[in-house]
Amino acid sequence: MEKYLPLLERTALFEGLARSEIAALCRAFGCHTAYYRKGSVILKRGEPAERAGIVLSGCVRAERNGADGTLRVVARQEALALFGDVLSVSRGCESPVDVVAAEDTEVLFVPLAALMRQDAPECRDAQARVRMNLLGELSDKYWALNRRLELLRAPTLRARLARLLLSEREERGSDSFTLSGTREMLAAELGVNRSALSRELGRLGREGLLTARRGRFTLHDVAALERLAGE
Amino acid sequence: MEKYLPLLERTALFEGLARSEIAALCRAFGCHTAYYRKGSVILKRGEPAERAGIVLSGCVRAERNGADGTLRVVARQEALALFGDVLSVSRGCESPVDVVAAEDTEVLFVPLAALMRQDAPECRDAQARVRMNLLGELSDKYWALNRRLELLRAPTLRARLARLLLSEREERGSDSFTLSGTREMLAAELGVNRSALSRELGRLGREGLLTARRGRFTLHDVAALERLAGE
DNA sequence: CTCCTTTTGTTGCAAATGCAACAGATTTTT
DNA sequence: AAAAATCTGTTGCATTTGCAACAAAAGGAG
Repeated sequence: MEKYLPLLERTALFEGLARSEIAALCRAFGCHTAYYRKGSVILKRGEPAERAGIVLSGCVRAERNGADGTLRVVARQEALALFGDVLSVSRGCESPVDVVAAEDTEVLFVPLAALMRQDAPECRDAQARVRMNLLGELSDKYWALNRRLELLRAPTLRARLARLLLSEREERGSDSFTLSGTREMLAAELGVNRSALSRELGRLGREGLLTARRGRFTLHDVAALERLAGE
Repeated sequence: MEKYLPLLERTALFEGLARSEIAALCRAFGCHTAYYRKGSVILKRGEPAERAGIVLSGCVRAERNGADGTLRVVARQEALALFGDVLSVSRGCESPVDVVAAEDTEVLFVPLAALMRQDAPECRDAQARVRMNLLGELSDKYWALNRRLELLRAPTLRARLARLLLSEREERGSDSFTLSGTREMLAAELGVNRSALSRELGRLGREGLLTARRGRFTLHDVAALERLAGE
């Protein structure tokens, strides 16, 4: 436990707390670590989660297997990430996904609901801070979802692409940036067909709005892209 | 203020609290009411919100006006609804929408961040309860967003429609139900063209999967619809 | 009841996109 | 370096969907 304090210090949930405070909180609320071998199931679909988890090492994957047996990876959380938080503060809500260890993984479980409800008099300040951190984390996840929704709401592939590129531009603060991941993944994020995406990128290139070579994107005509993105 | 206690008792935020507790909390944290004439702006786009609001009477509308001047109504909140909650717990996030009074409206402002951070020793239990309520509310909004995302993620109009109808069926607990709102609104919710929606409904009807007459929907072949919905 | 407005279904057509197959480029493995 | 695997762009074709125009149905106002 102790050896993870430097790590925990840097997580969103415990940000701004002294190591001693983190340790005290964990003691007061009975956090505990667990080790999972690659492939083992951490949280089963359909079960409620009364604990959230922090990935200490390794990597965790949220997946959903359709009736036809095909697997769909919904999300991926690496070290320092918090998972199961939304779920564990929901009233009687079941997990819509399986959470599986993508590699050998260590997890710290945190009983969030208790942390929000009960007062531990010996670490009141720390608790208040964690509460705010959790809220911030939840709202971040909300806005992230909202952003993806805005993307998918766009009526056409061009518009979706424009929105994604513009929001990326804003985030990076430059008209030129590199997107990690393959075209296939980018297409998935936009919810469109890969080859259709390539086609559209080709067109936009020919029209002089941007240059896209593999992962490298350069926007030449931001105004036009904004027009495409709509509102 | 006092006269609203019966109302507040029934809001999601104050659910489970005695009237006296609500009153004490409001006093401790300086909640206050405000009155807005129809059409006046309650929260401007681009401003941060440090207070959330509860609609006491009337109705509130979140809207967004694109560069081209077209208005888009994002959401509508009637009496008892909480708005600005996600925003007010976000760290330094600006409102993406204008919030406008859709009718003459009374609002109770609640400084949520303070409520989560500071302790009011005289109403500790009530505060703990409100914290849990807020978390529940936030996660509800998260899941609602998630549900809409699942809808829009479906590759085809048929699939989207199937998902919507099936989730409605599950919620109502019956194969037959009425959807409020016009076809136009339904189409907007699915993010598709109205006439395309009507066409698809016609097809599904001819194939014997369902009957749709104006607002009334009856599902005849749930298994087939589930196949259409995919995963 | 009649006129008028709104909502809904229908259809032809054009644009957008998914799909599949293939070739060139890039990366990885042997 | 050669071979194999992966990624990317391109294109033809079929399907889906948006769009616009219209007609029928429903609902409201006088």
